[in-house]
Amino acid sequence: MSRCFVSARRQNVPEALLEAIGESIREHGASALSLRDVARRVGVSHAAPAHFFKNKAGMLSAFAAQGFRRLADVVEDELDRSKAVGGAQALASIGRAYVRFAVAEPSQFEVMFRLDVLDATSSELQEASDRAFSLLITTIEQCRQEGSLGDRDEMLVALAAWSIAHGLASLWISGQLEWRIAEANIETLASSVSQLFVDAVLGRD
Amino acid sequence: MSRCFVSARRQNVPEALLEAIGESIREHGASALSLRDVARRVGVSHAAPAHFFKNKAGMLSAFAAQGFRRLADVVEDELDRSKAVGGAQALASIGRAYVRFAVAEPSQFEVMFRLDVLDATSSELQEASDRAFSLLITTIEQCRQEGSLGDRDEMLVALAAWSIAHGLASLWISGQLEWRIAEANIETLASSVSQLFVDAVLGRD
DNA sequence: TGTACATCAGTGAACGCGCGTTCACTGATGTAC
DNA sequence: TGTACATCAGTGAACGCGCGTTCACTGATGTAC
Repeated sequence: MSRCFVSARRQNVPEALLEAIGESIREHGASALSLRDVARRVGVSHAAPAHFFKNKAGMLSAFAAQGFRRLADVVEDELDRSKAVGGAQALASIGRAYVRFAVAEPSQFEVMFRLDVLDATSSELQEASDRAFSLLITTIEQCRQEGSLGDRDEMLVALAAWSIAHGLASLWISGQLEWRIAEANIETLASSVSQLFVDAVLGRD
Repeated sequence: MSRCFVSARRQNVPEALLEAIGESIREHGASALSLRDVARRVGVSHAAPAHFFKNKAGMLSAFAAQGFRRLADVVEDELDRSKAVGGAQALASIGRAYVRFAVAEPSQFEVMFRLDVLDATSSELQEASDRAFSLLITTIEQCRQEGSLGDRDEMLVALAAWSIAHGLASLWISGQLEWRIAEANIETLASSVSQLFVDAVLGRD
């Protein structure tokens, strides 16, 4: 019996494993995640994940890195779409895209920021998160060049922008908002909060 | 041999167990937390935690509820101290206190927002988090009465304020900031970000 | 002052389980000659 | 066209372990009479 043939029909195994991590976390929570369950979902022996990712931390780091790459992709798309409208609106777009990604892939988003479970030395992970971060920095730089930053410190604005989007996404995912905020549509909330921030910090229009 | 006598000398056992949770998470991460390790730290049988908290989720919920109570205490103290200076500065104080609490007790802060590991039906937990949330709402209400809110929606400002403080705290704890932001003193960052937010959203002074 | 009883904090043994890692292996595929 | 060899994806059995929960129990304390 050829297992290789079966898995060739299925698809790239490491890729399928990463996909299964999301499923597993969605069903049983991040703290219950196990190599064996992930392997089971893909229909592969429980030793397979370690074969490709070295160990559990390695697998989760690959998953987190993929998350940062996806986040960067989503943000880039959004930036392309709002290229013409200036830095301030581009910043609002990033906020919206950030929250949209987090809410669409809460399991991945969660793992991306749980360093206790990751291999902190993974260069794949660092590169991926750097790429995402640099998109924010570039946009703030654009704001500065357009003069909408006033005398504010660039890094501080970047940090505030990241914080507000990250906080909104985290609070939503943790379930703290649904029963506290009447308008419980996260897309709308993300738009409103991003716009509030940009209007207030960078000046209206 | 009287175990009861020993533990009477030590102190209230449930309290000691809650304390030990923080220690354990600090050392091994939240995902490695076990009832048995917590019991070991207190010097009590591994069945003791279940005796007091029913099960693991119950124990963590009690820990999270304690966290919300502590957070509310810290925020209340800060509000008392800045009572005279008006709603805007009170709001900045809340932000600083929120981040200070989160950074001082990262293990507890983390558990407070990991609902996948908590007993969501715990009324102790809900009451504690409601109390903390209401402090924010009251302060925003004060801002509205002082007219510093302009035509902004109260709930939206509350959400934005919570998000920015929560995001900053989470990003710091996750280790994303230390090597990205040159000024890596979290107290200073929290002050600057809070002040930026309040100045921008509520108008300078 | 003494006895009987209820309460309850905490024990410790037992359960069955799923876990991560290791390792020698199989068998398919591609390449060199 | 055929053979020999290296590579590597994936297996499956075995390991030792720590876990959460259950349960009958002990023994100290407080209360009622």
